Amino acid sequence: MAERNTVANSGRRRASSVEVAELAGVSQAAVSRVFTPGASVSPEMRAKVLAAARQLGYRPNAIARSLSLQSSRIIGLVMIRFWNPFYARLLQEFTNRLQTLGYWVLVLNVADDTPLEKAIPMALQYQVDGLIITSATLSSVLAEECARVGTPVVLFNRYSLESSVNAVCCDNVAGGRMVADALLSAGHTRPAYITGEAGSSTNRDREHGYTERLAARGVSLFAREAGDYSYESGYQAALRLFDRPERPDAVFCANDLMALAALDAARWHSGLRVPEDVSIIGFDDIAMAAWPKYDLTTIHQPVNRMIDATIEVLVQAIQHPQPERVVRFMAPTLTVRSSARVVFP
Amino acid sequence: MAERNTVANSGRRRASSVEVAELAGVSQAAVSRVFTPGASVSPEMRAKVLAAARQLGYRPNAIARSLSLQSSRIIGLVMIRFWNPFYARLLQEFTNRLQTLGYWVLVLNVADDTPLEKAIPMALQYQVDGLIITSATLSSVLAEECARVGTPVVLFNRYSLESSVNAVCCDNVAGGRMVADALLSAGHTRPAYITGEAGSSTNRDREHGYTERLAARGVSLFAREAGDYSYESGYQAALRLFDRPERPDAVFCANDLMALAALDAARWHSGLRVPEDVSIIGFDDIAMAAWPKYDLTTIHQPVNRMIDATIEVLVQAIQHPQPERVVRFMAPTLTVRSSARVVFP
DNA sequence: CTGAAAGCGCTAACAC
DNA sequence: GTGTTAGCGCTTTCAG
Repeated sequence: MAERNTVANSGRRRASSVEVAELAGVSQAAVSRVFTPGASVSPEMRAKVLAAARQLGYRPNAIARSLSLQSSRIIGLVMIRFWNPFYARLLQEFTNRLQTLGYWVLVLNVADDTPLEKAIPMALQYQVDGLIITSATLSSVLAEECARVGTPVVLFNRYSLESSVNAVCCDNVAGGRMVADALLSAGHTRPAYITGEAGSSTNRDREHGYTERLAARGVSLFAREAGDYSYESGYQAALRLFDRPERPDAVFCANDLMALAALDAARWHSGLRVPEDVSIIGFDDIAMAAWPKYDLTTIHQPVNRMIDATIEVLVQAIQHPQPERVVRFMAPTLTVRSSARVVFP
Repeated sequence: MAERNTVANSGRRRASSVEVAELAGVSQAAVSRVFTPGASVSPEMRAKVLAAARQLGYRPNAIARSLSLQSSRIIGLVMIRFWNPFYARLLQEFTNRLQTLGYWVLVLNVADDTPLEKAIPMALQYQVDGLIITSATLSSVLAEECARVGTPVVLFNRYSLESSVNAVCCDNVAGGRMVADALLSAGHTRPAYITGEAGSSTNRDREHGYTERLAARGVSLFAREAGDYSYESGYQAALRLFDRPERPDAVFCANDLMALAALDAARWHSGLRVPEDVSIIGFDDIAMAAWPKYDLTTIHQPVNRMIDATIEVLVQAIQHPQPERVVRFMAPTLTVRSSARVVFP
């Protein structure tokens, strides 16, 4: 404890602003100012300090700064389903754009052993400036906790029914409706659905929009099989659908990955022609949907705009805390390719 | 500055250990002890403190703790190519396993506007306890900087020729050799190669092992087309290969994504039968390689073991700093599926 | 423009 | 077992 920075351990320690100040023969505050963007320092002072800093390999300690400023410039990003290209892309875009805004991203992998109930408090302990949640929706308890400590939260692609938290999401219900309309107008009569993960709000809304519109036009859902958003589950669900005595003539899948699986199952396992024998439609418009061999008709989510909006809402909330919540729904569009016979107004 | 925690602003501020201590009528240190795993506190003390903490919604401030402990329990993960399933999986696994070890992951998206030269210093400023790098290799300047401040680094799937930094990687050269052997033994005579991103060490090593072994067995590379690891680039490269007057009878692709593209290009665009007309082999063994319609023969990287090793090396280095570097090469294996005619000893 | 000094919230000796 | 005290490295009034 006595020794501070002897030759022996100097190699392992980072130089602090105090040491730079000593070497430069100025006050520690001066060093701080030199490394603070808007501060006023004379050119000579700046030069002296920078020289000393360079010599010592000094870098400001962001942790100490965070403590002092009560702001970490770290955003917590709660993620799930990394294996899904849709989410992988989100991560890519979020980190990239936040970085250019000077924020850093702490990824919270929410899974069985780190549920949201544990991850959120941890993030709050790390004093994240804001939180983006792409997984489940926030319980009111958790939302309340974030609100209490003043940490803004934005839900991505889901919204909360029970608590007042910001959200930016694709209008999944409308997407489901569009599929129903496109399919019915093209004359399909036996529409099926392969679900996403049970209990997910995205799945609930897509299915709701789909079946509701089918019903409104006098057609009832012909068949429904459970999936969990993974390729494998989609493949199995599709097989169950195609092995029926009477087959559906259209299959709407809760996401693209399962739609690709259904396509493969139809062609490879069941020997069906797509879209002649069966139309297949997905949701997300991931990059793979455009691969020539798939050419999947799907509901396109305006991901870039959704991400921009999310960041905008978050940064806004960080800079100017407001009591009201913001919920933004963005309209999806139908990307017509060759995997389905559709007629779209 | 005078008011500390009036009713007016109490809603926005987090309770500190001092406040908890006051409410509980104990010292601030006592509060700290209650929230420190191994500390000795009497049951009554613990109860009193926890009650006060609950009442105030207190959570220890991890930033302050980090400053005090000189350890953030944050690991910096330098990533690229998020759209590549192989990398997406890495992210998933790394965050998951590090979280269970009590570490949190700060993702550094290395791209054009945030090159490694900028990202690493930033991470160091945030006092990360360690750094995992999955993108380019570290320049000696950067490696030196990390060493100076005592932050351990582990390169994932690349190793440094110029500086002494830890690394865990798949033996890419051996993988390339295995492909050459498997192909040649099955009688192929016109082996081609589709490259990964120019300048990447993974590509360099895979190609080197492949061509070197081909040459050793008296066969020279029949054709070589440039890709950049993306599906699109692989598709285009494959087309160029198949449009030649004389076609290759085997194509080794630097990664799976391009191999899948080559497969699609062969069947769909060029009307070739796989593997009768042309054998296609990839590298990575991503989940998609096992999809029934692709059924890609590929070099399997022992990803889980590589990740375990990486974390092991990193944690070891964090806990017991050592001067020597550790470099671990893990042997890949050939996963035989139906996209190539191979004979493997 | 510059320096002195008071925090930011927590940990860790060191006494008692 | 508990309280006191001295930092961790930085920012920011407040004087000068």
